[in-house]
Amino acid sequence: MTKHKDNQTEDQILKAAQIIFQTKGMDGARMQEIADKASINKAMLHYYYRSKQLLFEAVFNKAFSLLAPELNRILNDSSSIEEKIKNFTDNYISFMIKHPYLPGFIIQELNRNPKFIEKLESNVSFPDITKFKNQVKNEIENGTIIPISAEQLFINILSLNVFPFVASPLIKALVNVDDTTYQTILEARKKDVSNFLINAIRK
Amino acid sequence: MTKHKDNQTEDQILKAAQIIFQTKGMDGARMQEIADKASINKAMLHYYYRSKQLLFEAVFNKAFSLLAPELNRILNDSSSIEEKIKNFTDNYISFMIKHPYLPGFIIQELNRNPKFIEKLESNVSFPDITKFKNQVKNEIENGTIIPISAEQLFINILSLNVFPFVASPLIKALVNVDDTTYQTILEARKKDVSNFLINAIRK
DNA sequence: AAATTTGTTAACCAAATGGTTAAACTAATT
DNA sequence: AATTAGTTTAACCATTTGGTTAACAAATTT
Repeated sequence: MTKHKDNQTEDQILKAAQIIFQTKGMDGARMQEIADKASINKAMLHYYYRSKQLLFEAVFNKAFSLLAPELNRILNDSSSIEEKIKNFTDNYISFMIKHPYLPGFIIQELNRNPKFIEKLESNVSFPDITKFKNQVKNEIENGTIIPISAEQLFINILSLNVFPFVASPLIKALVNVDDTTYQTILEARKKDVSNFLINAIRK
Repeated sequence: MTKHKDNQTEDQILKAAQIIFQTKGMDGARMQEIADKASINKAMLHYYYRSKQLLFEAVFNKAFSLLAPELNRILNDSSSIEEKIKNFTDNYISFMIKHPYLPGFIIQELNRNPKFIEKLESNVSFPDITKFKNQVKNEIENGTIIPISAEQLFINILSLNVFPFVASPLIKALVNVDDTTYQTILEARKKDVSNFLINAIRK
């Protein structure tokens, strides 16, 4: 039908770019290295994505739209705070074990270029914590959980879930464990973190 | 006495390099930009520090040796876990409000080059959590705190304290607050985080 | 099957970048 | 005043790097 070959080249490029950008960042990534990893000529990168910047944005947006909707889904479903914490923790840690470079990549690049945030915020599926805030308020009134600022609770949930992936080399060194042991620790956090959180807010 | 001028040039360079490296990272930093910020000729960078790599290492080591000893001090003093949490949280959040780029810089660069860790570990003041681990074990036996893995607790403490600085642009966007409000939130965390932690582990 | 469009490559280019050099400058020592 | 050693600068250099070009190959259309 179309004159395009199947878009396998484009995909190869995107996959290679993902790996390189996510491990080395925008500044550390080299177009030649991406081309090599994709086993194609460097000119193809520009043929399909015009510039390093645009290729980077394709990778970044794909990464973000992988993380955001699920966060949004959990924030806006009808379950209790306790259920939300369990779901979020289990889901997100599982997800990040599969994609360990994603959160660090996103955070690093947002630090580097805060303007990116504005683009993201206008995105349809950008997470919205309004419902979560109301819920916290209600559960505090009902006496289900202790009084706590919804924002602080949200930051705490995020911190406990994400930081161990963002800072893994540092934590590994501080806790003095090898890779395999650290994997076990992360695995255990699927349950440990939600228990910890629930313990912290339950009356 | 000597023919050396006072070492103010060297200091100017290091200060400028700190700012540039900590905001842009090793890969994003430009020697010319550092020279400009230090108001000196680019050749001086090499005269005093030989190479970008060595200048970077000077900055990195200084940054790390600013963070590490205090962590080590708190880990090894004689106070209870609860006291440690209070001290650590208050101290570290205060410190990071003054140096908001430090933790992200260190984490990012350790991710970029995991070999750095080995150098750091052999450093005299590299934090050691042995005593902390024993203490947790004892307090669990005494029934002061709930059963919890010392490693997980340590990771939780670190996450809650450090992540809000590492990921500030992301969190600001998610929680939907401006800079000033975020500062207030961070300020409040000096107390909030230790209350949260203590609540989570107290029987 | 001729013409046209799309996909791919090797060679090339200009700008940026880390690093060097040789000369000039400064200030203390002889 | 001359010497000497450390400091600073402008100009320069080689390499890297993102990006382009022109020719070629492979589909698609007519």
